[in-house]
Amino acid sequence: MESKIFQEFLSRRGLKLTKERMSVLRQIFSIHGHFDPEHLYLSIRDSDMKASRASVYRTLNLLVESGLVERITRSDKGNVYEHTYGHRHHDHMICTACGEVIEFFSEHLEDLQKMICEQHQFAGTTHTLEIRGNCKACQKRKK
Amino acid sequence: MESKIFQEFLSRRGLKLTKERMSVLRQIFSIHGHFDPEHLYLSIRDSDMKASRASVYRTLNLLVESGLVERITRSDKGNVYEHTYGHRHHDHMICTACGEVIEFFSEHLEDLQKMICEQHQFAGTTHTLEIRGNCKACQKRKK
DNA sequence: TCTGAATTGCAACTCAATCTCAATATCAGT
DNA sequence: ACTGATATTGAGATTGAGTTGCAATTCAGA
Ligand SMILES: [Mn+2]
Ligand SMILES: [Mn+2]
Ligand SMILES: [Zn+2]
Ligand SMILES: [Zn+2]
Repeated sequence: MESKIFQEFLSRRGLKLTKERMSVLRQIFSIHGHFDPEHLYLSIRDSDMKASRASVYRTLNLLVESGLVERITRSDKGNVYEHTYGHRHHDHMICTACGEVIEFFSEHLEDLQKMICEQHQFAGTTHTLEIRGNCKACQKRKK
Repeated sequence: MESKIFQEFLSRRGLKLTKERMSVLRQIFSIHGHFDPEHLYLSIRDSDMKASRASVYRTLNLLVESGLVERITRSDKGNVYEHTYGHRHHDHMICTACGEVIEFFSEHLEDLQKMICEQHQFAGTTHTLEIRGNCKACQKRKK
């Protein structure tokens, strides 16, 4: 599972799976859904497995590099992440009125992107598709 | 053209098209391609049409709201923009090795996104699709 | 020309994220 | 178990893009 993968990723770079890194990994994979670094840090601080803010940020970057975690959004107010291991890839719709996030997946969309990459002889590895607009509830509320 | 549109956008909000705002608008539409706020500011400072850094940022936000300019990317090192008026909408592939940006457009992709929005009863207005990977040149260089 | 609202530039401020660095932990070789 | 080389940590300092407060200035309309 995820700690094994992280372990291997780290040793391949001459790094160690310390208890602080383990804390971050654990916490992230216990969270259902999206999270930001500050809340992640606070939830770790308030648990029994401690890690400093610096270590949380450092580990988060390592996890992104390892592919276990993805950065979903970068906003003025900071970044939002989610763990991807164990989840099917998906993209996001974000309501600019209430902030709601809708997750969606389309095989067709993925295939199409692959084709477009081929056309441009581009070796795509990851992508982020973010559709902004208004959710159903906010559409009604505006009328 | 663009100044007319901006003009109308501003007056609709009780704002004025001042010479500082005009400077920013002019400079942006004289740039071919992507730009960041700091370079925009510097190029304005070094031209004959002056505007402070604060005004540049403030105007940039107004231009985004008006739809004449889009924010393409938000990175650690700051945001990147491009003007959209006069250009067909397109998305971006970004080479994580050399930073090259490839612009592309697919009618099919756009249609598909519309369909997906409908399925989720989401009123999409804008989207950002960013495909990361390696450009042709960097693929060769790595071998 | 008078008046109120909008605008400007500067500097102070915000705040997520990174960095510095001394203390500490880890591990391989002896 | 001792030793040196390397990796890691946490606390606080620092960075830097972007925002904001505010006094002076511009502007449009009466
Ligand atoms: Mn998600
Ligand atoms: Mn572009
Ligand atoms: Zn909403
Ligand atoms: Zn490249």
